[in-house]
Amino acid sequence: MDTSAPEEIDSEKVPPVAPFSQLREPPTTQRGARTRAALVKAARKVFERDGYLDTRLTDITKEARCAAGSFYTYFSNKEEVLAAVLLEAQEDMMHPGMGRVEGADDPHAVLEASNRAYLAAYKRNAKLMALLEQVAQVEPEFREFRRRRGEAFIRRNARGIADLQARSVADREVDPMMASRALSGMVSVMAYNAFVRSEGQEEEGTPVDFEELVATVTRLWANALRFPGHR
Amino acid sequence: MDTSAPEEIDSEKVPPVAPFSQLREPPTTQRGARTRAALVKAARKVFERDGYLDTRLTDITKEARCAAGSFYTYFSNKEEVLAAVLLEAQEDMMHPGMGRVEGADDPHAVLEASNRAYLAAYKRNAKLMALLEQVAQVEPEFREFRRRRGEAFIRRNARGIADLQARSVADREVDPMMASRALSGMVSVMAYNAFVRSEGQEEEGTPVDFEELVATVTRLWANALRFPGHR
Amino acid sequence: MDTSAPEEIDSEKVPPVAPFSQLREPPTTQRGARTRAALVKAARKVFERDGYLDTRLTDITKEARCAAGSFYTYFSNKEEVLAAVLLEAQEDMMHPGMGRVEGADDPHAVLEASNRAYLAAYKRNAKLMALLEQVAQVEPEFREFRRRRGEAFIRRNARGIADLQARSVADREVDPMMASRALSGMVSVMAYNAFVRSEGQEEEGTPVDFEELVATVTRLWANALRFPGHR
Amino acid sequence: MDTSAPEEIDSEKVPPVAPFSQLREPPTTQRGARTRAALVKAARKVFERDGYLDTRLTDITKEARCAAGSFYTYFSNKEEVLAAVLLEAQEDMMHPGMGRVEGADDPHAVLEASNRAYLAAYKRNAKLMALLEQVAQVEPEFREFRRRRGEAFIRRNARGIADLQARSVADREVDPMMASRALSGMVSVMAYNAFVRSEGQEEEGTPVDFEELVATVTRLWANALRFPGHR
DNA sequence: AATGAATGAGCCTTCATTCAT
DNA sequence: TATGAATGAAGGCTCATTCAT
Repeated sequence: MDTSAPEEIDSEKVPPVAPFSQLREPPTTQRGARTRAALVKAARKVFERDGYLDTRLTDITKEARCAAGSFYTYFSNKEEVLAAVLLEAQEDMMHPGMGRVEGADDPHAVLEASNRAYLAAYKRNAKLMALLEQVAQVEPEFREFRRRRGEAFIRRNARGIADLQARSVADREVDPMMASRALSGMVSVMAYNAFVRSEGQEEEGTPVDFEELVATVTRLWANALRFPGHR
Repeated sequence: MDTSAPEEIDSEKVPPVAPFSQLREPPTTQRGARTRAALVKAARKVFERDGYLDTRLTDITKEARCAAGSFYTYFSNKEEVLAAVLLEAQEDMMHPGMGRVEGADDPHAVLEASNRAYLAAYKRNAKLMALLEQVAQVEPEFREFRRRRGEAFIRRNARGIADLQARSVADREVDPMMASRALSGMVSVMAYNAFVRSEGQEEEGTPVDFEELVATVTRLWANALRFPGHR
Repeated sequence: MDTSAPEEIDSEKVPPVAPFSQLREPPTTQRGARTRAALVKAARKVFERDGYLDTRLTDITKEARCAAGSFYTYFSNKEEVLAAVLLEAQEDMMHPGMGRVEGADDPHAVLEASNRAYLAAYKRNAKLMALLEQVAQVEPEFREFRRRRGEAFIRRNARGIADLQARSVADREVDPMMASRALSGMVSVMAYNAFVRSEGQEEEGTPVDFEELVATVTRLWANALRFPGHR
Repeated sequence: MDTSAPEEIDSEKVPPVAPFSQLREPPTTQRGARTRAALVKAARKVFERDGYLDTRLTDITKEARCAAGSFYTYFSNKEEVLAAVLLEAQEDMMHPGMGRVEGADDPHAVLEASNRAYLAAYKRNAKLMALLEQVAQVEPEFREFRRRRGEAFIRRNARGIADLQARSVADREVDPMMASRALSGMVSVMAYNAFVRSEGQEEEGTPVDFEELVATVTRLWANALRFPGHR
């Protein structure tokens, strides 16, 4: 489960998570680059469709329309392609890309914008997030990756909380890191439930209204920290 | 990730989750019962030690000191033993066993007791919870099991929230189910991070103080619902 | 190339060479013993026919009329079956079984009997010796095995030489070990050339007369050590 | 194992062994010649380092700093490069280059010079000899090459022995060819053990004194043929 | 000629499941 | 019921060789 959390403040970008070690050297020719790209694209597609564990390497090469052996020109195993897939997607996953907020000094408005951006990014990359959750249960390397990604969000939000505490906008009784872990976790669980769990389970009765989701987590978060002024 | 949540009120027990379909009927002879029990016990041990995926059936039979073939007398595959393991453990996992609370009419006290009971149960069964998280990523049958277990907690907590809203103790703006999902999720994420993720990572610097954990989630939960009166 | 050498004195048996570590445990049932034996027998046949390197494990299981997977019940790889094959054959390879010699106090007679026994054993196990030579070039484990086997013969012969030197029957100028290495090597090369190299090469003109071989190496050996009295 | 043997008389050169069939014709351009030479040099280095079997063609091209495909411009497979390697080295391996011997009419002096030259050449080319032994176990073409090389030495030594027999310097009872096979083999085994087997086994206690080696084989050889007069 | 990516046959190994005893 | 050997499908990986540029 992803425990990352929404951005508190848009100017503070979440730093990119440490990349995986590249064992195979990158292709030198254009043709090589094309094949490698095809493999990564195919891998993402197949992983998202069949799951990491059920994916055989030949499924990937078949999807990429190349020979089984070609795979090993660029990757030494399934883990490595997945690392490449995640690396490519990392940008969008880490930088929800929240725009300038109207009234950036209104903590509630900032918080809401941050949550909306986070949830939207989660929704956009839902299949990949599902994949990451699965892999994290199986491969320690990716468990660590997930952890680092979560920590990046948590720390950023903790800084936001500490800042609001300093300005007496937020409850000073709670430890910023603990509170961030809890609230960031709360948002990420909601995202997971809304965008990952519900997917594929068409029979699910309540498809979750995106705006209601944003509103609820924002209100609970604001309340939890005792933001002043309630409408 | 488990999204179940703490009990709000101890008198309302979480109903046991629908059991798995039993393909094999229970053994008739005493000897059979003994063997079956040994297999279930061994399975739990091996699953918790090696993880569901890395466990081979022979690992289980070896641990149970019986022949590989004997396994099929009682179960038709790995899923089925796991179902048996979970069934046996379900009681403790579902009924945190919160005692009578002093001042049961103080919402904050009740909430804290509930959270403490939930977290304590999670900690007690941490390895099994970890296992459940792993399996849920792999076997749809157990994904469903996890979902139902979570829903049971969420619904119970939602009833508690609705009750407090009716008594004007809790913020009436939020939908009880949505709020319960968010807050129950918050607690379960914290539990997972504290008792599952930290395990095995001996180098982990902060082993998480149990009481601090209880205090934090309780305070955030109370704040989020705008319980009146702060100490 | 095998550098073992003929026995000097029949009463001194060459000690069996240290066996290989048995990784898989031996079969407990009769059926298991039968299958294992079939595999070892098949392995020897296929190894001798196709050579170690060209033998695929499925060739062995096919020859033994069992499934590919069964191989792994008894051995973990090709090396291990070969070890089993050699272990079974070791007795005959190490104990040429030279009978009582008429006039055991005649050094020349003893030497001749020893050489005859060694060469006869080599001839009997020619295909296996060929196999050992091949494997020794490829697998360090068996290179060591070959070395130990050779050393056993060399040391025994060195003792014989030293003994004759003490009795002034043999040239005292040479170092017993050096001389044994050289002469034992001489005999083993002759054996290799006669029984291994010539095999399979039907076109070979001179099939080598066994008795002439015995006579020649014996005479050269006796001369080299300056045994007294020449016919 | 190489059974070639020392030269008896330096004036009689061992004739070069029949070359391998050259499938590819030699390169026409200068650039081509350079690449080919680089490949042969690299092949020798890699073969000697890793052994014939463990060498992949790309190891060779990598060492030669050229592309994998270029290999096939000059050779059609691994065997062919090896043939080229051996061809280049043959000169030194076949012509130990024994200088004029003082007192060329003293059989013992001539024999000793011959043995010294042979052993020195073996030592110089030890890695290549090791390689040849390995390949001979695997590729019939090179088994034949080794045989022919050995035969060349054996025949030359047989002529020397026959000559000494005619002059009544050597024991007339033994067949010159048989004796040559045995004694030449004796020397080559000693060379193999001293220069090939001991290599790589750093722990080897006795590094073999070169002069002692020469002295011993010479003495045994002389004795075996009953050269007259002992010091 | 040179390059280096692409190809795919081939072999090893695992392990859930069956079955004869 | 218990046993444990037998089965064989499945998939990973290597590397000699080809081929487009």
